[in-house]
Amino acid sequence: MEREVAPVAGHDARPQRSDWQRNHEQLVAVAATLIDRDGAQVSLEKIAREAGVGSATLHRHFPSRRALLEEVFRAVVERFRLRADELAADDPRTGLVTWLEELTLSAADSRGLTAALEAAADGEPPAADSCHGMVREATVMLLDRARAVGAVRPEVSPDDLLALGTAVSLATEGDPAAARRLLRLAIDGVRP
Amino acid sequence: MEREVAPVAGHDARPQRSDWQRNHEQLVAVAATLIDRDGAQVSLEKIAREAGVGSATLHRHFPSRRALLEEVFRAVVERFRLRADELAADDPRTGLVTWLEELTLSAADSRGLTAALEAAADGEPPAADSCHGMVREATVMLLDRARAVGAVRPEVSPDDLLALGTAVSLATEGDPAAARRLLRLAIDGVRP
DNA sequence: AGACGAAATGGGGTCCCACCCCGTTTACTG
DNA sequence: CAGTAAACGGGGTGGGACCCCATTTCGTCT
Repeated sequence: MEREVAPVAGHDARPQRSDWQRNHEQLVAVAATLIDRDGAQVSLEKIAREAGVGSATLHRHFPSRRALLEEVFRAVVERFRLRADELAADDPRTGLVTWLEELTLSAADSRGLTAALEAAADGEPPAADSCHGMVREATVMLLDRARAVGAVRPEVSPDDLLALGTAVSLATEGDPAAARRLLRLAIDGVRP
Repeated sequence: MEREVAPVAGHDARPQRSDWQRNHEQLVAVAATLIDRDGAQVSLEKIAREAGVGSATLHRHFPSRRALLEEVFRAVVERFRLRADELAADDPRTGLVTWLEELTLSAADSRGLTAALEAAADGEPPAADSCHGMVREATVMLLDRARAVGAVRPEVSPDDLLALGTAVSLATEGDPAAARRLLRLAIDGVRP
């Protein structure tokens, strides 16, 4: 799964040097480990040190913390995309709710996924290959289905749902039970 | 309103020296200004510098950033407490909703209030004189009234509502329109 | 008024971090 | 097997949190 790494060239150009790829993978792997152990605000210096590269190299590979998070969580997000396809076979209503819940719980406990998904805040056109972009597409798909059977209010947008998930996971980081409770509350509404 | 400052002694002891009080007030005032201008993560050094005291003094007065935020927002929170009393005269349902909305909007745009209210996360027994404690009490009161007339689901707790407000304001900092939209969504629920 | 002791201060120190410069090393290419 | 562009990394800069301790200031007691 990691042996074969596509060149990922900007749009053509020549592929990166082998040491570049090695360091890149090493950095992502170490970052994943440390984020899991120490949270998403581990110092970048520490990641570089642990990966055995200079801090300059890390900064050259990832211009911002978020760029690194994006790569670290790409695999997770990819699995979510597949999960969305599974859920599309379910009842549209429970499919959407399950999707939102799994997404939110995952974000609330792997501190950092939330940040990776939050890219929207930077006003970028949600690139289809970014974490945010991928999740957004899946949400659009599931929401459309739920809407078609009248399972959600018509004025609810995909971005509303994502914002809701983000909000809940931000507020309940590290407490899955609270995350689940809060999300259900928001889905059901405060009023009876 | 600031001339007369109560000693605020721990429980007895002698009152603080005048220079202590002067610096304390100065620090809170400067912090309020800078937080308003630069957001709640202004460097504490900057606040100390601007206030004309050494950074050691700031740290002696406020052992943590949150301790400083607590004092900065105490006045705001006090006004909210009064507002709660006004809203208690309203229809219980709209009273509660208005309360939550005003609280959330305020938190979402004065970056920092949210953090001051978040004290709950530290598992402290919510002291009645902390920002969190005061707001919580008001919420309990308004929620009880709304519950009495069946305007909210019985399983919704005051802490649920506060968590909801916190979540929304965290996720929509600096964007009041988004905060309002998201909160309304959560109150009404995703389903029709 | 004057002096004494406790309270409070702040300059400077330590440690850590993000980010960058530039001389050196390394991998590919012909 | 050279030549060259790509990539590297040690070390520098600037800043922030938090702390130590010699010094100043305040309040009090005579």
